[in-house]
This record gives sequence, C-alpha cells and structure tokens, in this order.
Amino acid sequence: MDDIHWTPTAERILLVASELFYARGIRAVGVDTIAEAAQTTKKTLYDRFGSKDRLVAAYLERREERWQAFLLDYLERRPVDDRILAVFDAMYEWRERDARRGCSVINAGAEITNPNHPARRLLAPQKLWLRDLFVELAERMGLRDPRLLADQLLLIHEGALVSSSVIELDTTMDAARAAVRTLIAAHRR
Amino acid sequence: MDDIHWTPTAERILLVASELFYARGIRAVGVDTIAEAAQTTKKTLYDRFGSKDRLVAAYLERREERWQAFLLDYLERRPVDDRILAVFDAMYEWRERDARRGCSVINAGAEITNPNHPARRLLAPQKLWLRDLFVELAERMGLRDPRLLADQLLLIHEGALVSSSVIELDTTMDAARAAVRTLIAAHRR
DNA sequence: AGGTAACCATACCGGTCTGTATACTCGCAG
DNA sequence: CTGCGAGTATACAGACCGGTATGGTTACCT
Repeated sequence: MDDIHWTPTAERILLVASELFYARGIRAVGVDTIAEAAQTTKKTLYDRFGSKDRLVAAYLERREERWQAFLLDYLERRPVDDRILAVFDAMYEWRERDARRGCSVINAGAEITNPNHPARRLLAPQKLWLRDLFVELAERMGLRDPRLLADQLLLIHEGALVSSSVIELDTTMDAARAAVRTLIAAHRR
Repeated sequence: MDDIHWTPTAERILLVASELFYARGIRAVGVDTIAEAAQTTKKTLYDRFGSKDRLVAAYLERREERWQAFLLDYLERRPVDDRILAVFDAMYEWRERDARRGCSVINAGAEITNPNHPARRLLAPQKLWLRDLFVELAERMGLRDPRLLADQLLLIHEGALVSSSVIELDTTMDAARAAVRTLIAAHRR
C-alpha cells in the first residue's frame, strides 16, 4: 500500500494528521487545517498523498503498526503463560498513553461508510491480526479449543477498548482481566 | 430533554434523519438532505428542532428507547434463568433487523468529540442502563458478585456489537454466547 | 551548467455546510 | 372574522470542503 514517497515533510504531515484525526475525528479535520498545523502547504500534501482518503488510510496503517510493535515488544518481556493476560495490560497502558479516545479502527469504521474508501479494507485485517495472535498464544499454552478462546478474548478486548472511551467506567479493566482469567481457566485441559 | 414540539412533521423528520444518520454517519448527512427526504423544508426542521445538534440528540434518544423497549419485551417472554443469555439473543435479532452498522451510541461517540454537544451526555447513561439490567438479572438468578459479572457481560455485549460490524466474523455470536455461559457458571455459588 | 525533485505561497474552483430571512398558504379556535 | 400556529417555497449568508493551477525558490546530482 506504500506507493507514497516518504519525504520528511510527508512524515510530518502524517504525524500531525494522525493526532488530529484521532482527537477530533476524520471528517471533522480538513486538509487546510492539517497543512497549516504541519507547517507546509496543501500543494505538498497532495503531491505526497494524492488525496485525503489516502492520507486517512496511511494514518490507520501507521497507527496499527505502532500498536502491533508496542504489543509484541511488551509480550516478549513476559513468560509465555502470562502473555494472554499481558495483552490486556499492554492495551491498558497503550490506552492511558495514546488512546484516550478509544480504538482508531472502530472510530474510523463509524465514520467511513463508503466500501470503496481506501481505508475501509484495512479495518477487518487489523482486528483479525489480534485474533490470530490470541490463537497462537493459546496454542503455546496448550489450551483447549484455541480458536473459540481467541474469539472470546477478542470480544473482551474490543469491549474494553470501546467501553473505556464511551462510558469511562473505572471498573472496566478489572472486569476484563477477571473475565480473561475465567475463560482461560475454562479452557485448561 | 423534550422541549421539542412533536408535530407530525417533526416525527417524520426524525424518522428519516434517524435512518440517514445511522446508515451514513452523522456528519455525512446534511440538513438539506434530511429536509428533502422528509418532504418538508429546512425552515420547518429548524422551527421544530432548533439545530442539527438537537436533532442528533433526539435521534439517539429515540433509537435507544426503541432498543430498550424491544429488549424488555423480549426478556419478558423468557424464564428468569435464561434472561442473561436472552439479552444476547435479542441483540443478535436487533442487529440482523436494524443494526447492521453496529451500535449507534458507539458510532456517535466516534463522531462527536465536543463535550458540550447535546448528544454527548446521552451516551454513557445508555450503556449504564444495560449494565444495571445485567446486575438485576444476575441478582434474580442468585449469582455471586452480580456487579462484576454485569461489567463482564457488558464488555462482551459491546465487543460483539462492534466486532460484528467492523470484522463481520460469523463466529462472533457463538463465541459471545459461549463466553457468557462460562462466566455465568463461574458465578454460581 | 543543466536538470530534477522537494517544497513554498497564494489564489482559485465548484460545491456543500449550518443557519437565517422573507413572504406566502391553510386550517382552526376564540 | 380574525388571529395564530404549522407548514411551504425560495433565496441568501458566510464559512468551509476537497482539490487544482500557477509560479517561484532552494538544493542536490550528474
């Protein structure tokens, strides 16, 4: 998907665009605003990205890359048997630091209805990546029916991410962790 | 919140606005479009609702009322001990019939960032209503720690609703039901 | 020396956005 | 019969939208 020429200015544009899109919503941020905040011009923005839609796609792609890298790094430092729970610890830390407005993928899904939007096709794979990771972790722990467990864990993950931004209930993370422990226990042979 | 004068035309406006907001997103639908689709004029729309923001608030309020009525009616026909699982059956049916684009509350949360928006204060209470319902159902079944269980069930509910619209994974509902059964079992004395 | 690529500055295009203004018709209640 | 409230029709304001056009300035590469 990277037919984009990544000059330093392009990186700067993407950086400020990401912050604005995430904080205010995609439709709420105009290209003029982005160009000005990135201290460049609309001309350069269009020379690099071609259209706003492609800039949006780049935003979602990069943000997901950052999250995946953060998560994998987080998991490496944990013993194999703790890693499923550690995913939720990582999510909590990620949320506190960089995701106070919930999940960028879900938020984008709410705004982008056009199925031909270049960002639309990115959404599902990003969630399926996490599902596959859960499958792998469950298999390594030797748990029963890893796929079913992975689907269940994904539900709790999505639910926790959404709830924490809409409801702002402080019991959310505790409930998520407790549910994960119960479900893992139920899948022990 | 109903300082709105509910004339027949106001009802018609709200009806078509609801369909458009839900299907295409709030920001993606202009008041001109709504007025035309409702076979009335912008003047009348503003006479009745005062602003687009208040129309949006009315949309979310009404949709939530419909969902709550649907759910309570659904639960009444089920034995007390089946009602927690029945919430997820109801959600599935609701989704198939009228919620293919996911949860209107979560979608609105993604689009509305301004904390002073008249619809913003509606979002959290609508989710807390379901949480309280879960608490009540868990208590009636005599389950341990009803509040923790309710928080967990809410997570799964939100997760299932979100996943089904973003990922469109056909295993979602089965995973949700299995997780609910496991969590209920873990809360039996 | 000449070419090329990145970028800046600015103006413009057609369209759409929320919201307002004006002036009219109709039906109904006092 | 008169006055009011609901609705129609239409035009307009002022801002903003995504996207394009023109032209100029650097800096580096051969």
